[in-house]
Amino acid sequence: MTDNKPDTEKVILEAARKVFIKKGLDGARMQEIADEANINKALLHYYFRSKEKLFEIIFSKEISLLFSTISGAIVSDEVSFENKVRLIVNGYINLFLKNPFLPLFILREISRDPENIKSIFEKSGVDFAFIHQIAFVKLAELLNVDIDGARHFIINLLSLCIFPFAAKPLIEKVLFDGNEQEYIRFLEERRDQVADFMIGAARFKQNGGR
Amino acid sequence: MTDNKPDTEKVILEAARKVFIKKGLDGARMQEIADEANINKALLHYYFRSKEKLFEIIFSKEISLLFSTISGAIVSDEVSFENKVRLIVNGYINLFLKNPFLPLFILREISRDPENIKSIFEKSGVDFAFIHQIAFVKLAELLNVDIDGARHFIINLLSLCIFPFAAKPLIEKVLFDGNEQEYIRFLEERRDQVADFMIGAARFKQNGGR
DNA sequence: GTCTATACGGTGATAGAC
DNA sequence: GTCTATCACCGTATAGAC
Repeated sequence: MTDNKPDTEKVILEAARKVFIKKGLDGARMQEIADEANINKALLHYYFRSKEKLFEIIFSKEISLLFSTISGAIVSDEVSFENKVRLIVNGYINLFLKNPFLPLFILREISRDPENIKSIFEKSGVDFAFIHQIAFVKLAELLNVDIDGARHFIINLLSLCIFPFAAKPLIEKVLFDGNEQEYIRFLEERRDQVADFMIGAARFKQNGGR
Repeated sequence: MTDNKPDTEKVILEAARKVFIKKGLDGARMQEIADEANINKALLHYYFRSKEKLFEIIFSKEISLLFSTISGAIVSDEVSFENKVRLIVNGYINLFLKNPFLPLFILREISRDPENIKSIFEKSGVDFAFIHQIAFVKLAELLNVDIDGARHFIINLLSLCIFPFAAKPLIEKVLFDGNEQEYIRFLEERRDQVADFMIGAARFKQNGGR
């Protein structure tokens, strides 16, 4: 009763997610996904016509996951600016601690086919206009800076959360002598580090610098 | 006389660099490299036995380029801490403005084969022990922080320089409405932005925060 | 729905003429 | 050194039995 009803479709989707996120569209093999799901290649095509179709389902889901984290936090009223920042940072770092390959996956695949961003976003239910106009303008107001200032802020915030995971193998090797546990410990500690850093920078700016 | 002596080997290397950096090892096609170099596939194999051999040459060269930028700046005496930071930030952002696909290329390929980092580094002439011990300890001294503090600092610095290029297509679309010129203008302005940001943060820390 | 067997196209690599 | 032609393999996708 515990291992019953395997629900092939879900098993395939989980296997595909795992393989695609780690290897990307180009690097992934249908055979590997089939093995991961303990089925054969033919079944993959039975459920999801083609490799690309399967990929798009995974990709748009993950995109949607990423954007809900940030837009939800920015818009939520009744939350102080400081706590918004902590919400976003914690949300992302927690998410990436669970899915270390996710950041690079998104960056890699968007770069592979940049033209498709808009259509992928629509498929994921991410509201483009909303992000660009509502959430973003709101951020600028909160920070009391111009549009470029808000851009710098959000890019800085994302950089500090995402890059340490996108470069995980490199940083782990160079700065942590290959010790993964040490790096994970460091990344957990980093949640507060980054939030403090960004909040401090915002205050610094609002006080006119220096 | 101006277009003479094409020097096939160099032409191939330039073409391979262009294609590999944009598409990665998995995404690149030997045919595409041949087309880019205006020769045929057979000649690629004549000069460089295999796709992987050709790739490794390109990859290790780019790795070496990246590390020389940072380690050179950190070690150079007679340069104030503040100017070291500006050297690094300017070095990287200038490099990436010229090679926008370079950051993602490095991240992607290291993630594809993390075990190879050490051997690639040796091939590139990057001195591993040097980075880890000399340059890094020196940084901690300069900042007057512990080892984790130095790690955060260097990771923050790299994040702010590298991520905006690794995520270029996404940021360009979402925050700049697809206008590449606007984003490039923003990135040029960002050289001082990032340097000021990091220097400010270091001072803030040294003054005990708050 | 799930399997095995196979078709089909593309890609890295080689053979051999010039 | 450079080319054309071709091989050998691998990966996606389909056919067809059960």
